[in-house]
Amino acid sequence: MNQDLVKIGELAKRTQISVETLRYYEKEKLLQPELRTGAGYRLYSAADEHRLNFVLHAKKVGFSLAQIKELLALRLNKDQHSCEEVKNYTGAKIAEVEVKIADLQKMHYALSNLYNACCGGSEKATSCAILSSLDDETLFTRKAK
Amino acid sequence: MNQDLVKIGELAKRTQISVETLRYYEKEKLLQPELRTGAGYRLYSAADEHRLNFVLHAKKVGFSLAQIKELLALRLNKDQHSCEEVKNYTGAKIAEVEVKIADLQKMHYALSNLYNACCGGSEKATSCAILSSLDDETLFTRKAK
DNA sequence: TTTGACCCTGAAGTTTGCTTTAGGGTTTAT
DNA sequence: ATAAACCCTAAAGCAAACTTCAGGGTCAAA
Repeated sequence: MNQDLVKIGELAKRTQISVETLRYYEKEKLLQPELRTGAGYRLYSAADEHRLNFVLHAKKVGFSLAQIKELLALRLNKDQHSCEEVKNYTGAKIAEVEVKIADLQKMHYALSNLYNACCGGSEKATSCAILSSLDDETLFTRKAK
Repeated sequence: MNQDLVKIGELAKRTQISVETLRYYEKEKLLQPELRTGAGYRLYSAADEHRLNFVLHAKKVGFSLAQIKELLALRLNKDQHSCEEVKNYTGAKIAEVEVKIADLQKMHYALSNLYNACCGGSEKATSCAILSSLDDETLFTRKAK
């Protein structure tokens, strides 16, 4: 009957987050459920679930809920005022994402160095720290922006 | 004389964070200054600055201070007990970093779509939202882990 | 028809990561 | 030798992102 709407407990189980967090996200206007039953139960659609997944992934890579809300609001629409505004904001976010990717790649490199230097067993380990593998390459050196 | 030690204000200026945050990181054992002057002034070395940059970058990509402390503690050392432990932890962190990178690449793709769909001027914008560019590809769909 | 597994709201509490406040010492230029 | 620009500690305060609590409704199965 109801195409594929799920109650809050089911969505929570699917996305591995708590029911309380879902209600909190609603209060914070990050995720409004598609509709409510007569009794007031929240019903979420597949689109709601996609939106939630976007939120969770964005959060994992360091965006705040406020930033995520802005990202979710991003839409080109002739009815909405400035296409130019959207283009500027999007361009800035793309740059931000690129910096994050570069940082993660450096961290990946450093961790791989450490991983490979390790015998895996319990003897003869080369003494090595994550920071020395970083320092060697002068990675993560912040130039005044 | 003192090779290249700097006081807290100078390090703060270089790394664009506040003096108070630096003192807070010390209290949290994320960054102990190389030494102190007779008067108790903190003096930071170049290695301290590298360590700090690592902290700041890791923070930017979504690691908590507690996780960063663990990462900084990572070192292979024959004196320390389990090389195997380090290898396991490092392997897990590498996987985590790879997931973050993949997430960011999807976000980059979505933002680029939005950016390109935009005329940049003030008319004729194709109606488009960040979520639709994501949904189209069914990106960010969380499979129960 | 009642019991157990769900769902609701509103408000208070918690943790993390800082920032601010209060009250001082130290250094350096004038 | 004094004022401006720095530095110190300890403790309180704050915003973000949840979590817990208190007190109730709803619904399907036994």
